[in-house]
Amino acid sequence: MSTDAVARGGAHDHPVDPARVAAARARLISSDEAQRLTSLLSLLADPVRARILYALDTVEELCVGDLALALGASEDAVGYGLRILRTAGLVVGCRAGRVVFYRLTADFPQPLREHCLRRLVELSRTPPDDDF
Amino acid sequence: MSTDAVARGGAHDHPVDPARVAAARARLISSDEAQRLTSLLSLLADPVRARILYALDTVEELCVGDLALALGASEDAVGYGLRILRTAGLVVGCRAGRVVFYRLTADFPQPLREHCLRRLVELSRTPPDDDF
DNA sequence: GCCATACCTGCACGGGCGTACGGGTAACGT
DNA sequence: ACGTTACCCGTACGCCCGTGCAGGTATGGC
Repeated sequence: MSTDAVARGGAHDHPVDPARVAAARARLISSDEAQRLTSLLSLLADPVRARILYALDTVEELCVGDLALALGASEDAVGYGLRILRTAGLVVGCRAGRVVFYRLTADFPQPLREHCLRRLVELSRTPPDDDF
Repeated sequence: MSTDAVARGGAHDHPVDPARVAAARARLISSDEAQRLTSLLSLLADPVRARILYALDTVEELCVGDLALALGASEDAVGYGLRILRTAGLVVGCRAGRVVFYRLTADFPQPLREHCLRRLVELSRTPPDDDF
């Protein structure tokens, strides 16, 4: 009861392992940083968007209709996905006549491309057998 | 009209760039693979869960109350986050008296730990200035 | 000029996710 | 034994997200 409770009456003001708590606190990312990170990861955490990015990473450039065709998804879904990614600044579309070719932005976060798009895909190929 | 339409009447059955479409199709990950991948990424795409995993990666072991304390989050939120992660098989909790110490699973996907937890955090520290 | 195409926008609907709350169980202290 | 502590579970609520439909704009072909 010395420190005020965090929520729900009172968490427990006697840390069980104060050393670890302090250590975790010292090296932990802040809520803001976590917010930014997760909002970025959320962009990848959708089947359509993930496949869009993956496709654009492999073939450089693709227009909306062809993208929908390659993905086997509705043009609406792809259009929406592209809008999100475009708003986030991960892809850009340049108009060529009446078609719009999309590609990854020049300043696409390299770690994201390298680690998530290319490496993590391996995880999808070998089921992580989370549940047993 | 050769190929049947995907949705909404007819996307466009004249691919603008058939070569790229074929290439993308050949190397693209399937919907199922994407599903598995994104459901995994979704686990990271939440501030509480991301910070939980990050904390457990750094200090090895932590009980629920201390975790909530270190994160400055409500015990409910942490408890829910842990449940999700536990169900997914990313963390395990071993009971010691009336406290439950959580840690990352032994078979925690290494790419995930290495690339997302450790490398991607750098992205959160340097704002990706998506929008300009 | 006219019509079809390629894409975008706005709106409405359904579903799933995260949080807060109440209540429950097992363990420790006295 | 009794009360407290630490955690878990189930429920209810609110919110955001993704999809589909309808309509709009601009470009290219005839």
